[in-house]
Amino acid sequence: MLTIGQLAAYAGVTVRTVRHYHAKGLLPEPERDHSGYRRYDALAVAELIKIRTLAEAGVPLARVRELLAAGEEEFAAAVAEIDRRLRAEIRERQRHRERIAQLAAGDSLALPPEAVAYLDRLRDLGVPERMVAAERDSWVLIAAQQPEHMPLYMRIKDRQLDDPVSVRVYHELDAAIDCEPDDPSLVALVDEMVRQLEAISPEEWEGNAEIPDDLAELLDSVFLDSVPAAPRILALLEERGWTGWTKLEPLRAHQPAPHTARVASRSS
Amino acid sequence: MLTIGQLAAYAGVTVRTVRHYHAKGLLPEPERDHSGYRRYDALAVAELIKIRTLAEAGVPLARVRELLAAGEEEFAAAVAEIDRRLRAEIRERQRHRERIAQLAAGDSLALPPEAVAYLDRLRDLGVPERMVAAERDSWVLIAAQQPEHMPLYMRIKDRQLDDPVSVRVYHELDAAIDCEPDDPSLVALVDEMVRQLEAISPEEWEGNAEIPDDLAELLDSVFLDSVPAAPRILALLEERGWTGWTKLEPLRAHQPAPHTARVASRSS
DNA sequence: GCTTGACCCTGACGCAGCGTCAGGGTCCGA
DNA sequence: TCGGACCCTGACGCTGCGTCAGGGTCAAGC
Repeated sequence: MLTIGQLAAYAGVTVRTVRHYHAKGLLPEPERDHSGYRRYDALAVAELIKIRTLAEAGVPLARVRELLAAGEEEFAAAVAEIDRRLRAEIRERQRHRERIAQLAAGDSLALPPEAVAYLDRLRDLGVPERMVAAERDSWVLIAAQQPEHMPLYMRIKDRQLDDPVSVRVYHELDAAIDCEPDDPSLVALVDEMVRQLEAISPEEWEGNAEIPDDLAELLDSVFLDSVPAAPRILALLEERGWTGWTKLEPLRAHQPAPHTARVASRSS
Repeated sequence: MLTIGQLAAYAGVTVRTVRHYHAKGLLPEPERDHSGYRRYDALAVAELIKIRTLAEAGVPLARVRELLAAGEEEFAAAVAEIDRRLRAEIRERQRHRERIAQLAAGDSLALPPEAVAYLDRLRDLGVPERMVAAERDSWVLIAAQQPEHMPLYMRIKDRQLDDPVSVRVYHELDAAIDCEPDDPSLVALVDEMVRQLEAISPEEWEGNAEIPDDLAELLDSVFLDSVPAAPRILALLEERGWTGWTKLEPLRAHQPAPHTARVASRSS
């Protein structure tokens, strides 16, 4: 006959753990000796090891209790389920390894150097600081979610700046931030944007890694919340066959377009 | 500017989580607007994602706080450490997968069929139930720790029973359980045992998977605790050049022996 | 102007799976 | 008979949030 300490030692757990399992009804309370000590037989060791095997595999104790009482069939199904979970957890850790490796590799700043250079160039081109800050915030969000795509995005944006017309759009957008939704100058602004969009050749967008829809949605909502004229701008764009903002794309009905989405100049 | 809900959505966490990080000092409390709502900038998103990346990799929040304040060097060292832990956890899950697979494969009884058959044969040979029960308990412990070695152990034990002398030892051991330590019949018993041990050819033990030392130690201590004459028996065995009980082996000085340990007939 | 629903606020308790006292009693060897 | 290693119960502590409770706020629609 074993004491609780011996039982625990056999199974490689602490005495506290054994008592916890009694309290939770996982392991039946054994007989007591004349002075109230618990006394176990060898079968208790087998039971305890079985419980630990499940618990260490991450099965919640409440579930372990169910499984101990379950039939062979349910048990086998549960084991299959546990195995699935373990495999999923392994894959998860592997992803986490990659993620923290990226964390260490990046200088752990909010923006990669290309993005900083791009924002500096905006300032040099006379784009108002308010617009630059808005751009920065958007790119911070994108960089946080997709650091690996930033170099591509920045190459695209940088080339956009080679066209003086796009720079003018920034200034107009800046002015538009304070516009009432019915301001007539918005029409001219949107016309300009559309002209630019249509000038982009599909080849230029080859390999454009798409911004995920949910991210685009969030960025759009920031734009909508912070710029009073935003709904009007989007409406005018739709009239001209373009939908969305972060991820501007041609309306299908209007003009059959390449499948790739387009990264627009952004502001929030 | 973002509300707490938007911030949480960007980073893929709950609002509660963000507040928790404020309370724990992981994320600085931002400005409040006129009605007391928290207002965040985009940099907070980057910070929050960094925190989540670490937390999801299993870093305790208190440690995350340290790392956020740490220099590049310490951070890199910590990341290496985290990576080691993740790899260890992956290996751990792989072991757990094997363990639960065994759990499902075994009929989840305390003893495999070979062991049950062996115990039944003991009964058939007239070994007293008390001895059979003691044997069973020992094998339950061994089976719990080393299910994969049970077939081998049982083959060995089964062959032992082919020799009528070993059966007699069981009866004598049964009598010995109640003996006082100075009972003279113990001497004859031990002599018999030694004769048997020396009759075992080394080849018979080829591939004998060793019982781990700690398990043997525990089994020995059960024997010592439950049989008053145990210390005397062990002493007599040592006089004759054998040490241990669960894992009986020749004393080196006395007789240079094969390296393989020997599984003795056991009782507790 | 009023309601409705979706937000926001603080504070506090709940959960798993034990670790860790606290404040006792027990057992065993020297 | 003493000391140290066990055993007992009961209760609080820890992490990382989930989940009320009991409020205020804001925008939209009627």
